[in-house]
Amino acid sequence: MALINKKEVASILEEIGTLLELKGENPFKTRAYFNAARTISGLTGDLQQLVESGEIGKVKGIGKALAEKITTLVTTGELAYYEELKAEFPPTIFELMNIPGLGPKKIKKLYETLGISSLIELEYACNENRLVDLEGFGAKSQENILQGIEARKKYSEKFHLPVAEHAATTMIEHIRKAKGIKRSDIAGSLRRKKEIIGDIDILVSAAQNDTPAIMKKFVSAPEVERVIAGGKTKSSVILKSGINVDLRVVADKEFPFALHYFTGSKEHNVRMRTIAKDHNLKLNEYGLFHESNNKPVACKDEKDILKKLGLVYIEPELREDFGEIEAAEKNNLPGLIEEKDLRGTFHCHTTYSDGANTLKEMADAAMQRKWQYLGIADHSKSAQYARGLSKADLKKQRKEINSLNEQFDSFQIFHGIESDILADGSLDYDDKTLGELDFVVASVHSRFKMSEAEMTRRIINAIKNKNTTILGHPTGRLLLSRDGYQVDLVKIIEAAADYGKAIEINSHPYRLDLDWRMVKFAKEKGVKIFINPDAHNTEGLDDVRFGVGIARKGWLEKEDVINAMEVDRVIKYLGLL
DNA sequence: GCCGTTTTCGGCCCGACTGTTTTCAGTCG
Repeated sequence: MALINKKEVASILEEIGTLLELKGENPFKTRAYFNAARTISGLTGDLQQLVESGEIGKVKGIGKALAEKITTLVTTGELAYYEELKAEFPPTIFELMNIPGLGPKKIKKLYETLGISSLIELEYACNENRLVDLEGFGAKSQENILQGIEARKKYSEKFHLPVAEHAATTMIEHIRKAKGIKRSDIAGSLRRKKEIIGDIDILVSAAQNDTPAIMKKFVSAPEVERVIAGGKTKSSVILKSGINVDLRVVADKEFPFALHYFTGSKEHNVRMRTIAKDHNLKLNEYGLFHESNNKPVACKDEKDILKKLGLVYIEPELREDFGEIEAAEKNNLPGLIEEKDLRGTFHCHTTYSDGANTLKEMADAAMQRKWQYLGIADHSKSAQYARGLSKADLKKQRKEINSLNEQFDSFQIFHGIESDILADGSLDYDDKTLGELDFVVASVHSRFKMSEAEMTRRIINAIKNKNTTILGHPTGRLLLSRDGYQVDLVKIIEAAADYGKAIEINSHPYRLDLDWRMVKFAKEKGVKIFINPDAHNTEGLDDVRFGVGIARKGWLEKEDVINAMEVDRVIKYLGLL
């Protein structure tokens, strides 16, 4: 049996889509491949099984041709069609897709007329002035391409949430000083609380004659490094931090439509427009119109728009075409958890291991946040790099926690550990030691390079351990720098469901692990979730808000999250009564 | 390429901006 997973199939389908674009194929055909790639990577079922049973052809968006290709890929690990397509272009040509302003048509032109197929070659050609006389190009586009290459060298194209959030709030506060702004909001992936952010979309409503001054305010903000586009309704800049920010100014009556449109996701919007068409309406960023006579349907906010389309309101975090539209049609959407629902949090570090603040300081910070409890889980003895705790340290820490708990009126510290999952899946203390703790977070911190099968077995072993309460950061990924270890998350989640164990959403903005796509699957399997900050200092406690965003993207309600429970219920859940 | 209780053929979301053009193609979201 060939070993090819969903991720690999999806990436091949996506590559085929790009190659077809380069060839100038029918755009709807290329879109079919991109859609299929998305569908496959979002599947929670076993791909091998779907292929073997032939069910793959019944998945929406996968017809006869794609089903055959996917089947070939999964069973043989190869696909002649893909190999033939790949052979038509040098592999480095994909680099060019990342330069702003260059799309498939222009790349094709560059390749066929100038033989350019890599970033190096492109940069060289620009410096030789060879794009100036090329049909469809010119001095200006050559200059823009050069700047695009520079920007790529200088910046990675995506940003962690705190960086994007800071840039967005700074910018929107700056713009709000302009005269005549009626409504303003951040849209795009930041509003949807995506785990990483590509660019920032800001939306403003104002009267037409106030617009030029607002645009001017925007492009002259102190953080702006370069203005990319400056139109009447849309401007685009790059900040010194490298983040791209777009500003749209619309009339106030258009604001809800524009907010909906620019919040996306793209896939969600495509579905919404199709639904509008089903109602003989046309939806765009300016309004909702009757197809027959172009008359507008007035809507005061987003909720109103959705109502007109026969849907209940869909929270921005859910707008990923991940089942939210079907659920909205049936009025079956979850009542999403909010940050204010949290009653405490777990998985926090102190000066006992590699944290910066003492037990007392962490507890005080938790109380300041009006929480009822805090779960301390310092590193375990195997984590020597992080001053992991010996059994004696654990005893000492227990004593201090008991003494602090006696002083508190209505606050409680839970004593736990973040115990390393060793290579064979065992935890790094004996059962007696672990059994005396209030809770155990089991995490992988070493031996990342195991095969998927081995790693999956290892983690399931840890889940089976009677002392394990929570599986910590299930994939170990570091966003924008390190992929997670190879692991079959579907099997992990099913094991957690079978053994009644919880999984954390590690809320550190570099982790956000469990991924929201899998959070939804975990919920469907009945697995309980902890929203944990993995805090190494008192400010780190605030990271739970990123975790709440991910929880919301994963359709979680208050009842799904243990640390949204009152302290009595948590005590019962942890079996401490 | 996919899809269909109006359809197995003819649709497939829609508009702004740029840079090239001299009325528009390509890119982007």
